[in-house]
Amino acid sequence: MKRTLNIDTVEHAGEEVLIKGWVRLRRDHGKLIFLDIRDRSGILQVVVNPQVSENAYKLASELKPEYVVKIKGLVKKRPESAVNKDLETGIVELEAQEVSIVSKAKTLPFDMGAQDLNLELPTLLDHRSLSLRHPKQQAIFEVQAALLEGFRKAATEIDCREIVVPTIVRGSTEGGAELLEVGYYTHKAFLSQSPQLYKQMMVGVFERVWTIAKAYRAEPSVTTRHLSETTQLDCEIGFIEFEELLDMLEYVAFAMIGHAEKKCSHIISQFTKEKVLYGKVPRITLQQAQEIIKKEFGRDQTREKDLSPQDEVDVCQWAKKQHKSDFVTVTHFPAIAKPFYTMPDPKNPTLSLSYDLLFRGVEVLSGSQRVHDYEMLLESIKNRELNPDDFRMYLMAFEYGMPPEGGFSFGLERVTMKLLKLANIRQASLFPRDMERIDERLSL
RNA sequence: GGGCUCGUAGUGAAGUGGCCUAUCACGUCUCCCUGUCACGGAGAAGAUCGCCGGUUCGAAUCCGGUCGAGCCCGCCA
Repeated sequence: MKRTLNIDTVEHAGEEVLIKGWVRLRRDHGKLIFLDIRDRSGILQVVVNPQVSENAYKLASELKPEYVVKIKGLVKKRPESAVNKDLETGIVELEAQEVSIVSKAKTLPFDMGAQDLNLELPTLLDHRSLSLRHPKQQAIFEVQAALLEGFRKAATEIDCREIVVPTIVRGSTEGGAELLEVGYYTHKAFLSQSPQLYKQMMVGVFERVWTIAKAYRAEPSVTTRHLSETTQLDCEIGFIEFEELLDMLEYVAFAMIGHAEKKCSHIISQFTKEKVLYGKVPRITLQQAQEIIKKEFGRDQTREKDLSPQDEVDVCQWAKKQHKSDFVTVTHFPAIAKPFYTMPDPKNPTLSLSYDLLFRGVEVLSGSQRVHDYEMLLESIKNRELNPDDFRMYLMAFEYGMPPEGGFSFGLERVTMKLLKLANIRQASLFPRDMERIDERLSL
């Protein structure tokens, strides 16, 4: 007999079906047992009555949470009074005729049957392969999948070509963040901090490219918004100027987040009742942002060369109030604070044609107009005391003709975190890596 | 790297000098239960209160150290 998914039983009232899944809960009423069975489509209630099948009843009374089972039975419409409207399958239930145990499970280390898992972060992560089975944990990654889908769609719509880039690199690409070292045969290599240089080279090939890439950063920081391994959603576009880049990134951000919000509205509302505000995104320079902070929040940050976490929160609060927007684009960061490939502002070369997109108080994207002139790029590398020889392959792309270009990069986990208002970025990564954890705690 | 806070059954919490022979909820085990849906009821087991040392007549509680965790700051394409 062919398997029917839980959600599809709704269409098969009055018919015999076979379902397969995990036991979420058993409610044992003595002479009547209710089972909640979970499969990839959702949860279905199974009723086991000894008067229907003595054998099924005997097996059902042995079932424990997370046992894998096959159950054959009759789909019955529930009486009006027994309908559960919190369950997608709540208008039907399965009357069990045959129950078989496919796989047993150990006693669970915590209660998986509750609406919320209610675990401390280390406990949640120590049991990741189990805790992810909880519907609310699964939900986070259903939203994340929708974000990825939305990004792919949007990147394709703006005519970018998908590429895949290496993550093993020879050296520091940009200075700044600490590199993770790997043994490479008899040599030393590093894990890439960013797909940046490769996607830029590919602008010389395809004009417009996008990639979803892993990035590795050995920052000695343990915070709620940093991971050692992150997922970046990148676009890089040729024949483009600064203002168009801003249009482009806001378009992709709206399309991506909008897609996820539309597709997963039901899930997202379990995490937060607040809808994303898509007002016209205010575009302000760093200097303007700092003036706003001084004026509206009374903190003088005007001498800083970047926004602090609190600054990001404040600017977003301002944008929400003044512009009904959950987003703010902050531009023109000091050139010195940005990597060598960032185009200085022709009107004021101490500033750069760079931008960050803030979403609900956190930087979720950064990017810039790039230096596309070979001589200028060489100069910029030297000015930062980097060795041009380390960038030969990269520089070659610019020696042989590169159009004006620029791009941007989203942090997938950060977007997921802010869309669902999660407290810690680790909840937005299936298997988060940080300074103290690779699956298991490194200190153990 | 700096600061603040925390570490109590499997899980999540209460208790912050003697009333602690450590409380509660969920989970686990036993029994009862034919309409529950985070079922209900009765009972049971499960904790050398992270670890080491100190103060005290007396420490889960105070102090020092240590290990671990969380948050904030710094750092951060």
